[in-house]
Amino acid sequence: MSDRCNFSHWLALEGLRATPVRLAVLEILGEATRALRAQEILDLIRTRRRVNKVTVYRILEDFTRRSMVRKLSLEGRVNHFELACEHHPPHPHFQCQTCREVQCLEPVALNRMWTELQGPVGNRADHIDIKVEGLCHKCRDIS
Amino acid sequence: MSDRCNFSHWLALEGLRATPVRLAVLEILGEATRALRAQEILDLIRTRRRVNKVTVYRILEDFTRRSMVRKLSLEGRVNHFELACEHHPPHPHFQCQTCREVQCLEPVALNRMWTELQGPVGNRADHIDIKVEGLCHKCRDIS
DNA sequence: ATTATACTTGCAACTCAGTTGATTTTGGGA
DNA sequence: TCCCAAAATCAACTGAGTTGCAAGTATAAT
Ligand SMILES: [Mn+2]
Ligand SMILES: [Mn+2]
Ligand SMILES: [Zn+2]
Ligand SMILES: [Zn+2]
Repeated sequence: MSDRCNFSHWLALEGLRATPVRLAVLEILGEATRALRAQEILDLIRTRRRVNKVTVYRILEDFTRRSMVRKLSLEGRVNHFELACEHHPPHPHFQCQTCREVQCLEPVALNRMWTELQGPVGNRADHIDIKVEGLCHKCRDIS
Repeated sequence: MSDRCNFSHWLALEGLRATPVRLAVLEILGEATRALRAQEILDLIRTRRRVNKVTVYRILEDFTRRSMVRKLSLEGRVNHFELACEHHPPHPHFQCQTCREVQCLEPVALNRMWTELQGPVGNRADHIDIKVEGLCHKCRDIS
């Protein structure tokens, strides 16, 4: 992830300038151990520099279109974002129904599920999203 | 689903009055062949009677808390709802990335994946949500 | 070096699904 | 019939995300 990815180089490959805000977004996502909401990313950037929320939303949208980050629709109306570099392959997520925290799980072999999950003949499946809901170990200890 | 479920009886079991709006929500979801957005449910009820959107949102929220319907966070900021009666077991969904239409897929055996999907030791997994994204057969024919 | 151009950021106003609190209506029981 | 809790309504609000446009900044052209 962050140690192994050269973000400036990655942006150049995508034909994007390595601006401070873009680099900050990638660095924050690279250091994160879980998917972050746009507001969290915004808050983290603002510990370093002044930035408008629209800029961050536009950068995240742009990165998502380019498949540089994945946008996760885990619940309700708030999206989560995570790095989609080569060192961060797609994986399932766990969300605690009590504290709403999101954990990244290990990638699992999905090939065997692929064909039976296409649905009606003619559908082309591009991506499988798996979300597990339950009670995380921390909340379990409390109750 | 709708033919086999007695909605008035179901509401009574939950200690809820069988009001026209509640029955309309259940009937509409029972007749639907895909998960519906709150706005779609609202529009369908309004072909029959006058109703306020808050009523529908509160009914859907209540039904979700009682596990009478499932709320799906398929994308962005709009939730989808589907009946969670005994004849409508949990199942994966397919969403077309072009037309955004949602299809319900057949339930698949998940027991095998259950344990490896719990994540860190101590987590308790209650539910697995699977969403497949891709291009539906209708959009595929067009392009 | 200066200008032109495209890219990037900022600002304000907006959208819209969903929520809140207060008020009014309804319907089954005393 | 009257009462009261449950249910529905209304207006106003929330907040994540979006839009249009102006202003700033880096890169390319002259
Ligand atoms: Mn993740
Ligand atoms: Mn479904
Ligand atoms: Zn938790
Ligand atoms: Zn389609």
